Amino acid sequence: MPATIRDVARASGVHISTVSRTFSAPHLVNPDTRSRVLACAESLGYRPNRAARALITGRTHNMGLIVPDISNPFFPLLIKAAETQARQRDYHIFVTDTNEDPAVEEELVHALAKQVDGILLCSPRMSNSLIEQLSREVPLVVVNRQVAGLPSVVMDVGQGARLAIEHLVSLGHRDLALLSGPRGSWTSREIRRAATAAARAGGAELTVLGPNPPTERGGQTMAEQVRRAEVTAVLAYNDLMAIGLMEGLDSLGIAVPAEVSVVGIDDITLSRLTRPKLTTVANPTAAAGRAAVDMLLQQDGSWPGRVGRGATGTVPVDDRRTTAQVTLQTQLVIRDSTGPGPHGTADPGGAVAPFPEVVAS
Amino acid sequence: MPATIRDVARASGVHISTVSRTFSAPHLVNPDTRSRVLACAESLGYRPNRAARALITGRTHNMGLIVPDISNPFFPLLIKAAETQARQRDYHIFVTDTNEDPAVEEELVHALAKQVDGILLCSPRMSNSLIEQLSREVPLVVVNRQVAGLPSVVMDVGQGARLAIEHLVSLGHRDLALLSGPRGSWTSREIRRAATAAARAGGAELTVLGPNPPTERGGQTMAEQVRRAEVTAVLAYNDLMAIGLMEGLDSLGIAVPAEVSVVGIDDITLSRLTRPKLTTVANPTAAAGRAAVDMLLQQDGSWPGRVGRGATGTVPVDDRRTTAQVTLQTQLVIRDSTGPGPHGTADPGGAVAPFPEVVAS
DNA sequence: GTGAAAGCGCTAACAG
DNA sequence: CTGTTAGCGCTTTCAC
Repeated sequence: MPATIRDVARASGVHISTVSRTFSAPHLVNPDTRSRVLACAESLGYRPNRAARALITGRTHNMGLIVPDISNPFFPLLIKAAETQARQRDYHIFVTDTNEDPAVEEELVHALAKQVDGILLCSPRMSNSLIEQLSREVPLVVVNRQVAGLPSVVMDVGQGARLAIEHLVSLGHRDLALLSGPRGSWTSREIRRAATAAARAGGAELTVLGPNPPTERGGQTMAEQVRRAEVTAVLAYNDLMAIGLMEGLDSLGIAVPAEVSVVGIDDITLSRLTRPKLTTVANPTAAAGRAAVDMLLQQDGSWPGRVGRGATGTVPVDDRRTTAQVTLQTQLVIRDSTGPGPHGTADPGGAVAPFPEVVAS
Repeated sequence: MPATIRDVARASGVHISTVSRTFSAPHLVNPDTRSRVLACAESLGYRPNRAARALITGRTHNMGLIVPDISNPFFPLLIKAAETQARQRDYHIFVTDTNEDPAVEEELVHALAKQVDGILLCSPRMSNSLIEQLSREVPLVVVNRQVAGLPSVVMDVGQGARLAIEHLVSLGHRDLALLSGPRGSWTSREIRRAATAAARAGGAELTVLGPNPPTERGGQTMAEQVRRAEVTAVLAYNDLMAIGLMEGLDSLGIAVPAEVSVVGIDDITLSRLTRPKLTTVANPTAAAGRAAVDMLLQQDGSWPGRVGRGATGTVPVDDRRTTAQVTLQTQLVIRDSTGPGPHGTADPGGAVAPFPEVVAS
């Protein structure tokens, strides 16, 4: 049987409240008593029961992380970084996978609400209004999208898309295609907006093909349409689609990058391993995971929790939470899937600096 | 403020214990009362607080999943499957990454022990004795290794290695190498044992090269040694290493499979995407995740928990837990990284059946 | 600096 | 079938 606070109290000859203080407010207890208690606790293998503590403090020291698909290679690094960061802050993370189903996402927020101090939500599909509503039930940090009034962490995919298009234009491409992502995805919209603008600025034509599922298969099946579009370069919503597209082009006998250049977004591990190696926009997913955790913890300070005995908890009507929106820089990684286009080429150039992390607003 | 059981009781004019029963033992409450309570609960948005419930029942409805490295592509599918299965059983999973550090693993078991009903432990490095000791603190299911007396889920990598070696021998290879995995890994040991036996049975020579880190880099740096060993075929501890090896051989100007055949183990998504596509032994990782969850839940039945009011909790001295060891079948997937060897070739053959799940003992 | 007492939200004997 | 009562393990006023 696991030792309880009472066992420790008995063993060290003090009242349980003293033991409690020893762990939750050590400075309030006499150093001698403290060390005695600590010694007893140690020898009994005592660890405070966080669930019991949470019941009264209102802080569980847990958080939730909801992602649409763990097996999408974009996520593991984010999860890993978030988990590591959280653990350093003495938090544990419930990781949940929703299979891209918004209904499951909503249900999960409800289900987790009571057991966590907040949730990191990667939900490209859910409506803004639903997210806002859910955020009244439990602190939320949205990842990979922005929702007015809520803290969020996004990668600057707009900038990334612009870099990619500029790269292609500078290589002499004028007929470009964009394989867009899922309908309603914030990221996809941003990419499209930025890519369109960059293409116009560069005097190039951009055909948008999609929406598409954000998978390898989603890219593969688009090869035929890419051929028909008669473009010489393609930017894909993510690496998985870009890689699928390369596969598809390959079976059509179209050479990459000789006939068509391909650029992805994300820089998943896989993108270094394909032939040709994929040129892509690197997303700082690990940094995003860390940032999301820290933003949640920061927000947590201003959340009610429980307030002593009376606990006539009124939620802060005035929504004065720190509601920062973090934007992380992306970076173009030029590999082998992009080459000169029909309209002459300039030096692609572009020294690559390490990720600066930029906070906006 | 989230509604509590008391709010519901007040609203529906019954005692809180009736509300409690409505949720935890519906059959004990009058259908009319029940539906009234349910209606009130619904309209108040009431959800039972699991932490509070756990305090008294001893069941948290949470479980832990400890893996060495989430970003190793072997794990995401396992995590995803485990999470999905757990959620179907109304459980949530704490996912933790230990960065391959056994000290962290041990600490995590302690830290999670109180907040979960059990832990799925993927810890190739931890000692058996430590695992046994930890299993007295919290129910454990070990994954990818076997520990006497503990429930475990393993893939039949021995069988897999045998299939791989037989495949290579049948292709006419006689000089084989095995890139072994991390020192002390149960899986690596199994593979080595089975591969050695299969090579002997096939009249082939097997050189063991390693131990190696289970990463792409681990394989890449072995290319030189593979060349020196003058073998015509290599089996790698996992796909990541196999892929790294192919990279390494490529930079050495050694053609795969023309000069050297390469076989991996795992069948991660990536292995279909390299050139040449990797021949590999498919591991049913998703099935493993599901099986592990179910075994934990099954074991949980026989674990003490809390026992009514008195709760003079004595642990079952007699260790009569169901301690099944599940072994899941593997399957050879022949792609393009293996070809004829110098000693003539037979038809590789091998119809591929869907994974049967086999329970041993 | 420490003990006493109340109670977080809930469940589980036990009466009735 | 439902109400009463006694806590689960812990924190937090409030006295002393």
